[in-house]
Amino acid sequence: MQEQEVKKLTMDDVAKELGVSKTTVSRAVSGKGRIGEETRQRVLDYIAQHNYKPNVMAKGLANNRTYNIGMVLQADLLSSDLPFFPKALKGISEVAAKEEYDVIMTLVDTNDLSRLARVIENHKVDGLILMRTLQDDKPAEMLKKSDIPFVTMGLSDDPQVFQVDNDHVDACRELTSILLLKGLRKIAVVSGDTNYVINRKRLEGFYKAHEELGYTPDESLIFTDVDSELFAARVTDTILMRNVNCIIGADDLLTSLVLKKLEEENMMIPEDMRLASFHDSQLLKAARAGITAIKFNTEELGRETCKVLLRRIRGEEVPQVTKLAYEVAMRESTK
Amino acid sequence: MQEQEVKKLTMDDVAKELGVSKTTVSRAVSGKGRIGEETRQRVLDYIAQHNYKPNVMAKGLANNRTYNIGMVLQADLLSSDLPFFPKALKGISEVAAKEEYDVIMTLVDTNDLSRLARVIENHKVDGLILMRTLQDDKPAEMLKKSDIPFVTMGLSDDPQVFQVDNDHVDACRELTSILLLKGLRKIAVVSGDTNYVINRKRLEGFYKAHEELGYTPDESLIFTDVDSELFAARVTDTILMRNVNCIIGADDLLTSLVLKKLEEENMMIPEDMRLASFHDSQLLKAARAGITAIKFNTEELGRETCKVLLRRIRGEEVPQVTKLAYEVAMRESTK
DNA sequence: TTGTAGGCGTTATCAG
DNA sequence: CTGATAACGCCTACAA
Repeated sequence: MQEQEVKKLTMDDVAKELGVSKTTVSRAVSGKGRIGEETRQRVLDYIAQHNYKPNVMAKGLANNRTYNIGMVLQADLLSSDLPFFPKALKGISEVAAKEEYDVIMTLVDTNDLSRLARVIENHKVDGLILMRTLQDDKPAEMLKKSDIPFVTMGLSDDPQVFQVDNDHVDACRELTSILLLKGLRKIAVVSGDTNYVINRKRLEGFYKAHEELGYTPDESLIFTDVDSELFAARVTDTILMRNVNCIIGADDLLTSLVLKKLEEENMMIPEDMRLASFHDSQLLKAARAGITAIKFNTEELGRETCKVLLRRIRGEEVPQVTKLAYEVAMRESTK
Repeated sequence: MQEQEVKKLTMDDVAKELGVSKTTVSRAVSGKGRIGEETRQRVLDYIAQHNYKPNVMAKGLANNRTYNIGMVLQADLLSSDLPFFPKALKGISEVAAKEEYDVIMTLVDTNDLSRLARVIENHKVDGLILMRTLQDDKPAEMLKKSDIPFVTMGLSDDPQVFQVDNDHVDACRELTSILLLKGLRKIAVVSGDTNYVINRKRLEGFYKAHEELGYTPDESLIFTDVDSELFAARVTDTILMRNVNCIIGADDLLTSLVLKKLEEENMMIPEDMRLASFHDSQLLKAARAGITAIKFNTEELGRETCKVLLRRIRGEEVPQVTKLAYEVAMRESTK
């Protein structure tokens, strides 16, 4: 449409063109400081016409800001094919964009925090969001030592950590209660890496439900740290020999693996075995029976977490813990 | 371990402390320019001891660089639950980190490129990667007008666009050939949004295989722009009434939806219907029969794309098109 | 209300 | 081989 812009316009260019000083332009742009309404309009008009945009680098250098926030996640969360991360990103990005912030992704590994260290040392972000909390949370420890504000997506027992998450304890408690009240007493749990706080919280809810209703869970039916298809198949085998009524998969990936094994063994759901899961993603769409699952609005979680972080960056007061809701979707699989 | 660092060390601090000039320190750090070996070591030692890190903002301002690259993706790619994006990110992040680059995520929408526009105007990145190419590629058009180097993950017919991708035409051609040579002649295709070049390329390969072997595909068995579970179910119904031998799902999500419908109809795979897919992700893990699929190494794709982009940023020569390999995984579903 | 001048932390140029 | 000094583009006292 227009001629291509050969050179970026700077504040100085605008000032000279308009015969005013850079200060004046700066004030018009930022809205800070006193400035005549007429001049203000003149500057703003010119800027709009000529498409001037302040240089973020220079702005950042001057007031020590980057207008970036960081998202830190364990690389293995990416390998899992669980849609948690993309959904969360969507929510975060939405809120960040509204405040003119961009999102930098930083991957870490249990043994390698170097990329996170770099982001911090290089001042590449104004604040960080930690996706998922860990029992032994090295990234959080590292951040506590720096002066960069951060918020975790996932609960933490550390009172120094600002955290936002769905209430997984209560979610799993409610799900378990429902199952128990349906008369299902022999419930097996197939859960993942116990270093993730989330998996611990879910188990906590499982126990809590039993306690509240006066039942005693069978510890030998609780399988944790299941981390492969083979392991899941073996666990399912074991479960099948134990006269179990119902299986709770701690996430959709595990549930889908269990489901696969069940189908191989020609078990009918819900007739031969009840099944419940977390997250309700596409991973379970291929199942013939609808699978009962706890639904979390992960986009919403992303949005809320980002809001909390932005408030912290601005130095506003925020609650140390924010718990979000969940929803139980009952389907045929637990009929 | 150490006392907490109250204030960031600047180059000036280092210079003063060592009794040399900033220039000298700069040279020691960057390795550019002549400097005495002894001084160099002295500076480097001091820096290591006191953990000095150059300020990226200042560096960026001085040489007009951000040390960030951008990843642009359609928001709907995030909703799809396909693991394409996370895998690609992993590869990109790996290469970028090696070169001290960080990755900024930018989401766009067919009707809303504002976030991309902001990233460009604000100089937040030194280059961009476009995830997936579109038939009507607004983001690419926008970038061509700017002077920021960019590379697409996905092929494009635009000779001005630097592109990296697996050879989808050939992959689908090979898959189709194999199926045809197995004697399957009535093959249906269930494909997604034709605005994505990738879906067109796959169809292209499908036709090519028929042509090469002298068969004529049944156009009425080709369903494009299938974008919902309901639509997929309807299409599958139609296919079932048409005496079809085999269905090719254009991605794992569509295949899983087709599969679900097939199972609901009690169709046995491969006895009653053969099925083949693309990508081989966890989405199909729940299927009882292993599903034949084309496998792409998406992490590798991410790495290669990022390498090409970094070369472009450095102003090096790069091929305009880079095609990567694929692999056919034959499973029971097409026996 | 507006302008001047100095600073943010680096790199690059040009002397010495 | 090393050191002033001027950019880079914006912000902000402090002056006028």
